[in-house]
Amino acid sequence: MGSKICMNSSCGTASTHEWKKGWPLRSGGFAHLCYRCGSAYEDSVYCDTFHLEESGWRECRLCGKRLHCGCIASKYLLELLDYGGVGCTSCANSSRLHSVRRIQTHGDEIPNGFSAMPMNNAGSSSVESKAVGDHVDERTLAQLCKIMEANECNLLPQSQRGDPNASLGQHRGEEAMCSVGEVGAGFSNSMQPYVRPPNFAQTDNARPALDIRDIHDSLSQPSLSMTLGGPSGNPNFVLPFSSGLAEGKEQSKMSSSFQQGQRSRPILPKPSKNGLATSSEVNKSMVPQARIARPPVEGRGKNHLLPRYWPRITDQELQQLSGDLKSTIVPLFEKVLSASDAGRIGRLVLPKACAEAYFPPISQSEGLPLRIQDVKGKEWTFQFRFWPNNNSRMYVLEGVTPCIQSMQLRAGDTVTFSRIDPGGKLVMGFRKATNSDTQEGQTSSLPNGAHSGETSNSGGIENLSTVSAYSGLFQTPKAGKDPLVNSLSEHLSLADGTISWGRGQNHGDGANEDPVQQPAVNAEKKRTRNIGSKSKRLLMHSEDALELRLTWEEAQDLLRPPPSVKPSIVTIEDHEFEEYDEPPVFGKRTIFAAQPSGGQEQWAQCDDCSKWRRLPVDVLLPPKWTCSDNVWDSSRCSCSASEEISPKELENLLRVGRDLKKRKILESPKLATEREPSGLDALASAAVLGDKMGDVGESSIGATTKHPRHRPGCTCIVCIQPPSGKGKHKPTCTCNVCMTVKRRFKTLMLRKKKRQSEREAEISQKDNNGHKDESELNDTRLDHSENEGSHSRIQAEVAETSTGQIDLNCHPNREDLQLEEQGLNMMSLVQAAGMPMENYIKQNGLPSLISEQQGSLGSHALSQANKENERHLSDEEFLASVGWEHDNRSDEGHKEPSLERNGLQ
DNA sequence: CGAAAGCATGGAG
DNA sequence: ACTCCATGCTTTC
Repeated sequence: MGSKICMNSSCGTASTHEWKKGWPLRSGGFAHLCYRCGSAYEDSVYCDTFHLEESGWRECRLCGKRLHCGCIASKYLLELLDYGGVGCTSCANSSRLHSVRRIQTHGDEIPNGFSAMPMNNAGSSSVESKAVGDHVDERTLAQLCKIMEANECNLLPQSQRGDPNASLGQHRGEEAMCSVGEVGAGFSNSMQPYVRPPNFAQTDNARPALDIRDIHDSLSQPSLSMTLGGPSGNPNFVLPFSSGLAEGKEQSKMSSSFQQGQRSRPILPKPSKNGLATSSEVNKSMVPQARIARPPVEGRGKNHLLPRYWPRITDQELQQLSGDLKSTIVPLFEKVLSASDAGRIGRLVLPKACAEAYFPPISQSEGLPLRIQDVKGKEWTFQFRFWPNNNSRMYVLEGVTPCIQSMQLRAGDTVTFSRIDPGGKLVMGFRKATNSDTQEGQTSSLPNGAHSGETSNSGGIENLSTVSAYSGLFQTPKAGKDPLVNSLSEHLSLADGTISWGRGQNHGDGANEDPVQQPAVNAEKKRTRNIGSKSKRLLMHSEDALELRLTWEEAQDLLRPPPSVKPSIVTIEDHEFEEYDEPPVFGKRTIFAAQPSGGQEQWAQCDDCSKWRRLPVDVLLPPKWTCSDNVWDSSRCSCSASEEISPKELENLLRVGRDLKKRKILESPKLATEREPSGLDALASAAVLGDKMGDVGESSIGATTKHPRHRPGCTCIVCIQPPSGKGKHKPTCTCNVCMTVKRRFKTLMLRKKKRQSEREAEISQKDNNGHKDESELNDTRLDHSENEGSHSRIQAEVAETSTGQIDLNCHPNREDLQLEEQGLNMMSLVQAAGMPMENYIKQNGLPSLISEQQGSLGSHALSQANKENERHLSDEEFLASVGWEHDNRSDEGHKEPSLERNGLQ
């Protein structure tokens, strides 16, 4: 049997439903009423052209073209032909359409009190009349009336049609007449909640609300209807049914891809009894489905909606819903809540095109009250209005705060607007932003027992929350069109770029000019645009994003240089790059700790028994590692062997990792919002870390995490340098480190010379500046014997070196701020290390510190200040800083251990 | 004075 | 150049 087709071009419903029995016909029998739009036919309208499967798929019997009934692209399959037939747009077959006749308007068939209603149908009949007679049982009558009323204005019995102006005010007369289903129906100026009349027949001045549940109570099968067009009884408001999707290549393309996508998508599990899948069901069996933005159904206006507002409900969610609701859910549009949308003002800015396409037309700025149900079935009344704006309009929904709060939505979450057909009732769903704090509550927040004890209004809506649940759970990072997901993806890639690879270099250059960092800032700015671009707007620096960043960074931590492969180090403009012929490999994460004897050791956890095993410091483990792989300790190469480390020691060991992560989280906002940490920041971090590490003695974590690939065995220029106090390089040493250092030194000297000559040239031109420059030259040499290492002193000195001038205000907007932070960090560093600043300065010397950091700790980005400072270092200082023999320093060779030591003392 | 309402502004596409 | 829209600012209540 073919499906039944409504040939009302504004409806086009195809289903397997039994249609409603209508009024008696003079020719005998009863009218057959489309269950959805109420269009009347003399006979059932069967169409054998298409086979309608239970699953909702529809297949052309001739060409095999398949579409889902709920698919808005069904227009491409089903075409209402002028002569009243239905054809497949693919093969143009229409021959098997049963010949039917829409009921003509015959005066004696129109029950008293009903007015004839012209249809825009291109079919055989031009005028449709929904008539009610004594022969029709009351229930059918009521449903019919509801359906008709819901779909077409002015179709109420005149005796029962109240004066809209009386309740809505004169200036809203237009809108008041534009009741389509629940849209605009029953509103009053005072925004009193709409009270559905208990009985249609008793209604005097209020219009009966279309109740989806009522309709479907009498329907034995789920609706598999297809919407092709909307009723057009009211010239001012045409429901945005799809009709005319054939226009435009873009939509055609979307349709095509949509079909393909459907074929390959996994089928969702059947929801549990109440129509909701439990979270475990969802988690277990739901395969993430691509969240494809649906081309919107067509509403008023010719403007295409921006894709960002396209509803992204998946087809299966839609299918599920349609089945659950026994009606057709028509996703209209969605919007990511901005800060102001979710704020206390309670105004939700509606995309103009969406508002004009899917909401009732309003001519007055005051607009009209709009009743929208939320996912919990609660009905809200918002004021739908607009503000004049630049010869245009700005549409808003006012009074949304309670609803937003009810749904626990925040900026960044998405609200969805859908329509339930038949009836055109607006429904507001939502989708939580991925990984938002309340994400876990998504499923649990779903109403339980959706159908129990609720009013009839709630049934379908609660199922709509299924959409939300699914939608939330279906969020995948690949949902490329989701702004937030995109933002996270961006974040991810940024983390990759700025943290990992940026840090991976031994020498950064100017934090403020970091070419990697800069795009990060831009992208960050761009990313936040979605929910606010101004400073006071809510930033999306959620902890989740930070967590993601860190997690990615941690992932970088697992990247190891390919085994037995030494990088070639290339220096490009003083930036040294490790180059590997092979990509890095993933390794098991281990913890490095210091042995009591002074050396280092590595600890790894067995993947099977979770015991920790001590390993040589220089081994790299595969991602999966068990005790049986412990070839280094025959006594502990089995999971049965006891753990070597005591619980207390283990706790200390693990705490290092926790502290590290904690510290990263604390650092991250600064990373994200300002810049990569300067050398001093990193130094401070190292000091803090070192303080923590004091619990377990010297750990290599501080020496390895700044550059994730610096692991024992790493042969980069940093790691091959000797640790503190050991193995100083002779001036004649020609090792890689020394050669690099010499090369750098040479470059620095050249720069210095050049700079000096430039300065001299300036001096010759500007006599007045001569003295200043001279003093600058002197001042920029830091006197290590000086015990004036106060905070301000440090700032001043660094500032001088950063700008080449004494004036601290020379770069008020940049360096000063930065330096102030550096100074603060220095303070925190010293405090954390429990070491007097003056001793600190005395022992290490600021220039040395700075230059050391640009070598490794501040490996990703060297601040401009540091860079400049480097230029002013004396030869001796520079040599000292990089580890050549120098009297008062014993740890210059390897920077990180040096820092560790500083921090730990 | 605070909240709400209405309008203006400016960034982004 | 234009439109959209997020949100700030001003006015009104």
